[in-house]
Amino acid sequence: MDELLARKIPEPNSVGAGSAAAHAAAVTSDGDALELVELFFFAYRDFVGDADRLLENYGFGRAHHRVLHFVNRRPGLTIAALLEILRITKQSLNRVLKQLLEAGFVDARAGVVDRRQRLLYPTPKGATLARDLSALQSARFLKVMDELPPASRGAASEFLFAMIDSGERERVRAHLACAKIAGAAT
Amino acid sequence: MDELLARKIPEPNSVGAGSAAAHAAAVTSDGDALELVELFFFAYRDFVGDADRLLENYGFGRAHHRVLHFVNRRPGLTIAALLEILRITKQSLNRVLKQLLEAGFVDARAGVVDRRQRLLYPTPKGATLARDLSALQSARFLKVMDELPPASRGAASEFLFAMIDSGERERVRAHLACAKIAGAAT
DNA sequence: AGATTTATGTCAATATAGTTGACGTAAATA
DNA sequence: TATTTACGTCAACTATATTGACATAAATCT
Repeated sequence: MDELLARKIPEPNSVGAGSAAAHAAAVTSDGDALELVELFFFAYRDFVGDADRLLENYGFGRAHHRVLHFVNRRPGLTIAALLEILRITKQSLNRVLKQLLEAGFVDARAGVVDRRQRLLYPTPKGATLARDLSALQSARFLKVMDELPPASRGAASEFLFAMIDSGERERVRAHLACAKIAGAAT
Repeated sequence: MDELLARKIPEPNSVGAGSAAAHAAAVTSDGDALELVELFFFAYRDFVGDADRLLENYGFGRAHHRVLHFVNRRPGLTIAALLEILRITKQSLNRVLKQLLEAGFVDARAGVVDRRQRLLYPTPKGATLARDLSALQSARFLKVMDELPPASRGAASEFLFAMIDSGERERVRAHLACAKIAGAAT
């Protein structure tokens, strides 16, 4: 750990990532792209770390988190839609979903229009946990927005959206629209 | 999958993520933070997906990728420094590192100043694979920068850096500085 | 010089999260 | 009626991580 800190540290009081802030206007060089790759790695690691610690108290892992999150965001979600979002197999989903159902964090009702479907809803307990988890992660974003110069704030969602495969963006946009409608009904 | 696309889709030709672009100036509401959480999830999923597909050809996984990446970025890295970066146990590292050593992608030499240390270097083959993998991920960033309005480009690294735990930022900054020095020597 | 600490390796058992493949069932649909 | 669809389930396997215990050689302290 000392080894990692032993070299010269540029701009120690700046918020920018080393040299990246210096060329803010033109992030196009190979070295800069490599830095972004690593920053993305570290940022994501810390981002999920918050939730991981809370989940430990419930004996749940990241897989449970993802399921609970999307069920809470889109109450009435079907198994098929959930599989589409998570991009895992039904066998893999089934294991964690079963645990969430048995532990009373998620509820499944037969579809009204198509009774083969199982519509997934968070229970009150599930909604509470989902909100606590989201609060942790939202808090990180809100703090970041606070630290960032106002001009950079709006860029975050544009940036993240642009990072998504272009073929996936419509789907993601549709998901966000669904979640927004569901959220408005609350 | 149709289910996901069945609802109304706002601003279908915009690059912005649904409503997020509209309030670009003030991303502070709960709903917006939730959208960022999900965008981060989807963006990271696609980001690592590129490399995953290439790694399959070599019988390697993400764990190998991370090791190879950091060894290539910081040739001469010690085991301890690598463990610090990856935040995994030595047992876990050892398994994938052994495979990389045996397959001839990484080389370990005894430290000169401290002969207990094993200094890790990429072999030519390892450096090539590392470069191919980085090229994929860098390409995504470069494409993103191209799609984004110029004013938003510099914000990406600031944003990602701010997303890192504040207690980790010094370490990350130091790592980037080390990598930069190593890169300059190339 | 001898004792201790450090850097690393290794064996073993376990957990989590994913996979493929095969098969079953009830409900919708052609 | 036949077929397809939405979902569940059993089984075996892989990848990646964990904890705990123990081993070794080199550096360092006293």
